[in-house]
Amino acid sequence: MCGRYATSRSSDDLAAEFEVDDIFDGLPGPDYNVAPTVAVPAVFERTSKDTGETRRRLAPLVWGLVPSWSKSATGGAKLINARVESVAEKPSFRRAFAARRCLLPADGYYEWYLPEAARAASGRPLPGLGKTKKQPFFIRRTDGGVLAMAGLYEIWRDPAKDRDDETAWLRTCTVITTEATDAVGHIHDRMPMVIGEESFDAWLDPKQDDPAAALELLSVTDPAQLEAYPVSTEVNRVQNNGPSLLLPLADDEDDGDDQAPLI
DNA sequence: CCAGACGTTGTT
DNA sequence: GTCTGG
DNA sequence: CCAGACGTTGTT
DNA sequence: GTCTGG
Repeated sequence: MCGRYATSRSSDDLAAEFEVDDIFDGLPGPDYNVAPTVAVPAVFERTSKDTGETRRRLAPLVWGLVPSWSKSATGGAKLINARVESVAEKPSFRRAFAARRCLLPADGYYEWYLPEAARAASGRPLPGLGKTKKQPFFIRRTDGGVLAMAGLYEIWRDPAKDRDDETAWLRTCTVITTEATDAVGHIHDRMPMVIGEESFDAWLDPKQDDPAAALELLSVTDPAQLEAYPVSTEVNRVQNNGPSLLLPLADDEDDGDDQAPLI
């Protein structure tokens, strides 16, 4: 799945990478420990009612989708993932899937695994965490490129506030997950759905509102080439942040190789 | 008809 | 909002 | 996803 | 154990 990730690229870099037309206010700075409920940079398109022009935005969305019909904004924090197998039918997601698709740029994401399985997966000893404390891993593209995670967004209005009050509108998002490929399937059976550059336009086009076509696009998408390596449990606390969270965990055994092997 | 749900993940 | 269950 | 909290009483 | 907050 995807319950924590890193997104550290600058707004300018992301705008160039995703060929964005407009950069919005309120974008968060580099975040190496993105947790549900925080604002993340997102790429999506909106069509002007007046001119009919579609423009691509880089704008903040809050992670944890709140459907438009929700009675309150709290509780949406649970909807951080949507399964690709059912996203077109589930009441919480189908409307967004048809009309409000987005891309969530990430450096990579974190995955926690029980120590025994983590040792088996990484094929090496790992620091003693006991039997129950999980070992975090960071998973990224093997080519070091931006991970364009497929997402959906919703706009929820606080009924207690006026329509022209900007704070009345809450824009939230969720990450679509799919079956993990072999490379990272050892770590976890789910992973985020990743969109290739060649499919950005079709995925983001809000005029393309046929769910079957969006599903077809995902089914022909090549699975991303990913690699995973263990990192420090520092990432467990959402208060901890910074590039050091991405550092490969040093090998427990002193065999002269202090770079952790990738798996 | 009204009431109530509407999601994902983990898994000793 | 829209569907399912009673 | 993990960390941290987890409560009651009064009541025009 | 289960929910909320980040």
